[in-house]
Amino acid sequence: MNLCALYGSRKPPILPSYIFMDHISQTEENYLKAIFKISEKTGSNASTNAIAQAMDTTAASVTDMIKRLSEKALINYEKYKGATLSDAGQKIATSLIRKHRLWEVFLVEQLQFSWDEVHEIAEQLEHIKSDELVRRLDGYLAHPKFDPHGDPIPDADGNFTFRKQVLLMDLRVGAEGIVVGVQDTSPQFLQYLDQMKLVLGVEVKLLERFDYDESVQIQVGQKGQLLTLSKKVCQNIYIQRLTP
Amino acid sequence: MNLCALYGSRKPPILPSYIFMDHISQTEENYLKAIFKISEKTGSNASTNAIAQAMDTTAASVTDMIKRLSEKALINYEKYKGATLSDAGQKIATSLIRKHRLWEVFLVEQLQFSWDEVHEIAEQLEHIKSDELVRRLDGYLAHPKFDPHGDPIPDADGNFTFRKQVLLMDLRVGAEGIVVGVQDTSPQFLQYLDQMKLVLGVEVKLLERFDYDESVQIQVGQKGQLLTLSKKVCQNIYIQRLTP
DNA sequence: ATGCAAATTTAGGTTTTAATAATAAAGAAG
DNA sequence: CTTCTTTATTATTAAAACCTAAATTTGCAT
Repeated sequence: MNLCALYGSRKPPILPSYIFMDHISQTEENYLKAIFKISEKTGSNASTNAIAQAMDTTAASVTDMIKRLSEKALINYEKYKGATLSDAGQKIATSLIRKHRLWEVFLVEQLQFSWDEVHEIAEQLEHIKSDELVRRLDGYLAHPKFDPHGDPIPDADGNFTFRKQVLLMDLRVGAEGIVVGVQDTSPQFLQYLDQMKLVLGVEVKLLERFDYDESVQIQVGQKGQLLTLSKKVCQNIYIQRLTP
Repeated sequence: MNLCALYGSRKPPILPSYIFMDHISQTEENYLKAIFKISEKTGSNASTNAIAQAMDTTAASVTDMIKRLSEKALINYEKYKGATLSDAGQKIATSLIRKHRLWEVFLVEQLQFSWDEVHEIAEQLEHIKSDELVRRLDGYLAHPKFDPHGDPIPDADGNFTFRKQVLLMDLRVGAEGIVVGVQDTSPQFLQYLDQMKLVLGVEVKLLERFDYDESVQIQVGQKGQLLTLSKKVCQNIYIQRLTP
């Protein structure tokens, strides 16, 4: 969320505002998504500060918005205790994530975008409102279960397919596995992976671990070349184990 | 634009607002599109009232917005004289129409929507900001020149492909032609046409004209069945002549 | 236990968009 | 050329989403 963030339209009270209680603005949607992600990551309530950081805004603005979301019963909120999503809020957040990831699949598989270019565009497309569109897009793409970064796409009811995956950092020496996802989705990191030919689906084997700086040496593919990866890189690549 | 119109986000002054002079909100975009369409239809300046009607808002709100668009040099405006688009405004308006119609082609041809369902969704999709996306979508759809309603899709520079077409009402008795477009794109009208099997590309021949109520009898297809159409219907169907 | 720093909320103000009501200008009709 | 109607403009108010600065609350450390 930067200076180029979208200014949107506001269509206001011809009728008294309580009629619009069920309308959710794009900004409100983005807050719900942020709260979802923070709760998911930390496993508990999303604090005001954490939300402010995620939304690139001030804590005061967040408190303001949190009150309105709470009035609309989209979140559960107690002063000074942070926020969690209500069932209604959860539904909206997972729907946004579903749309975001489906559009990413479309952009990469159909329009040939590379995986580091699609996030910003999907950030806009996720706000398009049409259940029928999402249903048809899902069918058009043959009901994908994972997006181009390996993240699971929730179904229409908000259920995620989980995959037992570990960080490359947590593999033992000698273990083999398949690259199935990334933790960091910044273009910088994704471009680095592309250069190293570490794309989704590729097989890797951990050859050696250097205690000095916690870097590791891996082999890419069956008879592929050797690579040395830093600790930071290993913390951001998800692997599905092939050996125990 | 009705009660369900989108409320959007506003991302404001980290930096002083004159930095954002080049940013155009969705509402501003919609105004530009409305002015374009009114100017196109009437052939002259778009009046405040005409814009208010098109945007489903009040004349006062329009005056307000017109001032801002004028300050941003997107329209030419003199008090009490209505508005016309500047070059910059024209560019934005045609870009919106281009995006709208490309997305309509995508929705109908790829996602199998019917032509009466796509307008509202395209109305949202046209605001997605990414030149690269538009370029790739255009290529993906094989550079279509007309949308599912037969309206021309402007190229990246805003140039329209024109087609010499006449209203069905203006055909002479005995004349033959192909249905290439519609004037009225309301779902009601499009569904009526679907029922009558009057889809784009179908061949029609005008058999008789009844002066009493200005209705006509036509033949659909080479050996197709006969139809009687009201004056109102004939005013809303575009035909490409096959006979002079 | 209490005292201080960090986190959070309140208070008061701005900007964008649009609504209402009241005023002013333009154009038509006598 | 004045009056009337239509059209357009100003003025004021409202709501959403944000800000800064000041006041609170919480939690942890001594």
